[in-house]
Amino acid sequence: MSRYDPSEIEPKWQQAWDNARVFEARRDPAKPKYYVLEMFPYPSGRIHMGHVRNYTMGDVVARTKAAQGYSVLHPMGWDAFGMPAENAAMERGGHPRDWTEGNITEMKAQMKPLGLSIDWSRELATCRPEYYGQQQAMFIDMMEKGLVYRKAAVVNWDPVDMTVLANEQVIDGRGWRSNALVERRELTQWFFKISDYSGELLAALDGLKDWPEKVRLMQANWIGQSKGLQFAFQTVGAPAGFETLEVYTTRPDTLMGASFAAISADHPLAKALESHPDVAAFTALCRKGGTSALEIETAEKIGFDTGLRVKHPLDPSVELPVWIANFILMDYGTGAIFGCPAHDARDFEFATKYGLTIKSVFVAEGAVETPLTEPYVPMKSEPVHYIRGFAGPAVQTGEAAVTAAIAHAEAAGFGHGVTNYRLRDWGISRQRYWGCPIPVVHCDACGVVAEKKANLPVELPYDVTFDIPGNPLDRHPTWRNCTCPSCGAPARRETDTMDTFVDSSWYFARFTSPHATTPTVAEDAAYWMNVDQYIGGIEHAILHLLYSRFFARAMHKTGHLPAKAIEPFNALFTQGMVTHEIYKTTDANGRPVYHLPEDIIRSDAGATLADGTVVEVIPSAKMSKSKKNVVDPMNIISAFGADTARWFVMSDSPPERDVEWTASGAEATFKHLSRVWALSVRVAEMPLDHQGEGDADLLRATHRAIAEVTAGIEGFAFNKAIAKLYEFTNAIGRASASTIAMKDALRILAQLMQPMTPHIAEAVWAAQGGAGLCAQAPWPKADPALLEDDTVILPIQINGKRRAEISVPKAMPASEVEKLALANEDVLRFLAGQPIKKLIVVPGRIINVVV
RNA sequence: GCGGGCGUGGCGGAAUGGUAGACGCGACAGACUCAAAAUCUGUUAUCGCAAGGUGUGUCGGUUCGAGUCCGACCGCCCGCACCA
Repeated sequence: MSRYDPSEIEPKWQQAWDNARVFEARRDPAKPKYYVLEMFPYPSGRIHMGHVRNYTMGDVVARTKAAQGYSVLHPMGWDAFGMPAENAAMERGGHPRDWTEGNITEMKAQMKPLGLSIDWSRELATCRPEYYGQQQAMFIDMMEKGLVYRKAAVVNWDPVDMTVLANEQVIDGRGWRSNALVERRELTQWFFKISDYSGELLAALDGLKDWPEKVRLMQANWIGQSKGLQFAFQTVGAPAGFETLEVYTTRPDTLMGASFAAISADHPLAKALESHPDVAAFTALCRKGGTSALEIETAEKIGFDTGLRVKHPLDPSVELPVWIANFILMDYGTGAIFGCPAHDARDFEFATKYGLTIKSVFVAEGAVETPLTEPYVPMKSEPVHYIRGFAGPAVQTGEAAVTAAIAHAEAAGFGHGVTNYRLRDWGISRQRYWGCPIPVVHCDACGVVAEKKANLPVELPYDVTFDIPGNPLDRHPTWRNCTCPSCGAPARRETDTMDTFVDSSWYFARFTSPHATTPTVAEDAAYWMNVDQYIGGIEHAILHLLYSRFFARAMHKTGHLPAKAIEPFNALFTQGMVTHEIYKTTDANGRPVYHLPEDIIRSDAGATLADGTVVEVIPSAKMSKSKKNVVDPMNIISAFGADTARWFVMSDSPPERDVEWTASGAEATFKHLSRVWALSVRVAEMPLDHQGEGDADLLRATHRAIAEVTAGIEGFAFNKAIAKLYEFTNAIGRASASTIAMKDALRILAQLMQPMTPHIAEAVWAAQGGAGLCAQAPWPKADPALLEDDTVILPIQINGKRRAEISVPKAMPASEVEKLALANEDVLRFLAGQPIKKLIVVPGRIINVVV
């Protein structure tokens, strides 16, 4: 044994784990199971530090649980469909499949050196027929259960990627991937009926105790439940079939303030009126409106008075005008509203612009009615005085008034309470090649027919080209032409493929039986589900996690998952990013120029380039190629080893927060591991019969370390666990104990380090005479008797300020402690004879004297 | 606008309502060296020679005791946003 050389020990121990097949997950009825999963990566071709941090966290959990006696499932796969593969094919030629498979090979080769405890025999890639064929089978099952439908819909069209985006994929009016301004188009699309589960997906959030509160809130807001009244206006002068107009409101208590009704430009009534050219022109104008955040925010409210009237439900002698307005959404509520300008900011703006009546329904308690210059919209929980109420007492909260108004409407028979959700159905059609084909066939005689399961998978044809924009499947005659599974006549395949979020909505279930010829296998799913600990980025707080929750329910309904798995992730942890400083200079034209970390010379004065140019240092930002602040894990592994990379990304910052990668931090980690190595070498060379007087102290330090490191890992406080490992290492280094005791302590140190730095742990374990593999050694248990010292040091406060301390036996009764404290000379000096008003003794913690 | 989170040394961060700053980085000093690197030892919130004082964004409150709990404010970050 000589110097710490990761390049020598890391491959060696990885080989040893492989040979012993340590990480293969096996169903073992004798053991409790534990399923650890990190969000699977997109095979971009390169791993980055974020991956290292994400997978190391999962690995720490997996290795700890395995040592604690669990049967652990810790798999890895590839979220392999999606646009980058097609973009690469378009830009560089080649084929998406070859590009993707090549990237998978490369990335796997980069992940292997990290020494993760992954069961690679379960590896899957969503782009392989073995996987997506099962997805198609489930799609057909979902069709049968009424969870899939087709409809013409106004969709978000990404003009750059030439595809449809889900609402969730439109961020600030731009495509989430292309960043192009999204347009509105009407297309026939495939949808999953996630809205059937709105209420359940919302209600079940309460049960997800081990999810971050933040994620639950984000999902709750996204589902967006509202309770209100739906009722019908009687229309006056409307075309046949529109004798009534259904509207929805969450503020039925303001009905007496109604001054107009408004419908969406996409409302059937608006379409019926389009025979009039002015109406047609106006609705066309509304539809043209962009969906970018900027446009929406600055969009002026525009309206068109149809000339129609509706009768007020509480007073048929009052008639309200019906307007078409651009701010009414067709796919929320009924696509029609009544406007109460006095108590709604949008309605106020609209009424002001078009000179409509503004009539108060309520005023603040004790106030009198005055003409409004702005809408009065108090919190619903605030009591107000109803001057034009029609249900409940004159003074009540908005909430109470809404409830009373709904009850009144139901009793009077003109409306009923309705719960609405913001969540829309999930549009999954994509006009792309590199995705899972939707397994249906269009037949002139039979219509839209599901492909026979026997004919699955509907495989993507390999012979396609990407020289023209659009979907290559559309122009592939031999693939597209097929026979109808129902009547056998010539028919055409559906050429839309599925949103890649479908692929990632069930991979966690597939890992339980990744090579089965059905989507899942009942016994495997029953044994391994649920995921006990899921780890990934906060950026998936809504989309991926909500879709997965829906899919788990759909899989249960179609018989592919047990009832217990409808909430598939028992615990969720969202980890922070790995960040790095950005080094910037400015070119002659004032444009920013970014520099690689290795080109920077840091000194006390700041940062410069090799030629002395002063560089601006922008602190801690997400690693990005364009900012040149990316640190390649492969460079770190070759310079310092995987253990250093793993240890560093887990140290310093709490795992949910961002961690800044610094060169000095990485070096410091390497130095620490080298010290552990040197310590192990030193102890290995000690004569076996060497005695020392520090054995008892070292044993105490050891058991404290076991308790604290275990608590740190189990509480997802890896940074604290690492801090305790530093302390423990220093304690061993300083100890003057017998060789036997030193070896014992080092073996425990190896075990406690093993989840973070598995390779050096194995080496130390072996050097100190550990039996078998450290990775398979049972996790050490702390002896409670060794965690407490016999004597404790108690600080003494006088009036809350620390003035002295005494050392007392732990078991000393409070009355004895009081006497000792009051006899302490520092205490006497500070008391200076003042009478004691109160004396507080918190056993084992503190003494406070109040004068 | 609505919802949520966070403010602690030069830096990352510790702290079941009980000694604020664990652990690490950086810095400084010393040892070793012809010298440097590496390594090792020590110091390192702040004012003060000391005794002691002051310190967790600001102001107030609860408490024997507040970084922690409560209220108001300031600042930063995140999510949603014409959802009736």
